Amino acid sequence: MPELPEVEHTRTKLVAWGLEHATIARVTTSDALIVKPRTPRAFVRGLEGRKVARLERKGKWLRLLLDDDQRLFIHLGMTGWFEDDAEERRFERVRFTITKGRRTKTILYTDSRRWGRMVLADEDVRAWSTLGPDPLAEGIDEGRLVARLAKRKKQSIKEALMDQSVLAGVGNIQAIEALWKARVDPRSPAAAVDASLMKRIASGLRWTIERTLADLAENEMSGESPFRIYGHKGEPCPRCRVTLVRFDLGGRTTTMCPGCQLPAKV
DNA sequence: ATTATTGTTGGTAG
DNA sequence: TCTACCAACAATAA
Repeated sequence: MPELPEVEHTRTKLVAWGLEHATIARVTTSDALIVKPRTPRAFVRGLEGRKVARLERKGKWLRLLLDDDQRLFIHLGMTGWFEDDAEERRFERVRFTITKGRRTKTILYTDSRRWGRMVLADEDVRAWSTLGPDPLAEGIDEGRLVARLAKRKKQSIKEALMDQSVLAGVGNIQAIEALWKARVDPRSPAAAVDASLMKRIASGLRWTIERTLADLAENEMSGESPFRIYGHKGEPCPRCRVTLVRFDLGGRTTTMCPGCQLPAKV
């Protein structure tokens, strides 16, 4: 379930389970797609016995710094999820046993669709080092963003927000919710968004990220959808009551309110 | 059977 | 190097 808020929530969970400063005693996997090195045995061998020095997040990626200077990069793909001390799960792909002093804990990774990745490397992978600023950790510099998007005359503002090198961690849902909050038509050309509009979008992003995070802390995915318009096509806009519509934009389904989300003009 | 899915990457072309 | 576009990846749930 991974956009920035879900991944941040995952990091919080992993920290709460004591992964930081713990020793990875045992790793079990047979999944040669998710794991890299592709040979599960090599992956396991590289991890077992290592101590986790630090657990970081940037955008939708997690980075574990290990005591031998290797790094484990984790991306949850579309359906990746961590649980602790759980029984064998239907879509279980990787299982870690960690120890800290006398305490032992099991952390398992499930991923039905198998788009998640766990990459063990001795330096930063491209996907990590090309990430733009993280809106939650580093804040949003509206002026820099406007300048960055000035040449994107064909690309929509929504696609631009989802470009991980522009902002790290914004995905389909957070982009939809933020643009609704900012009252901006997601199809507006990125280059047409000026500083004052970008301010509204930035505050929309902060708003949806904080809300989603708070909902995760409270409900851990159960309960009803915390989203205001994502997944609500055909229902009235919570703000202006006009019926919400859904369409394809750059290959991703997009929900918007045709009543109160206005196009940015060049 | 059909449709939709909260993501990234690698290729091509300009 | 940057922008733009597209197909591919895998496997489910409704």
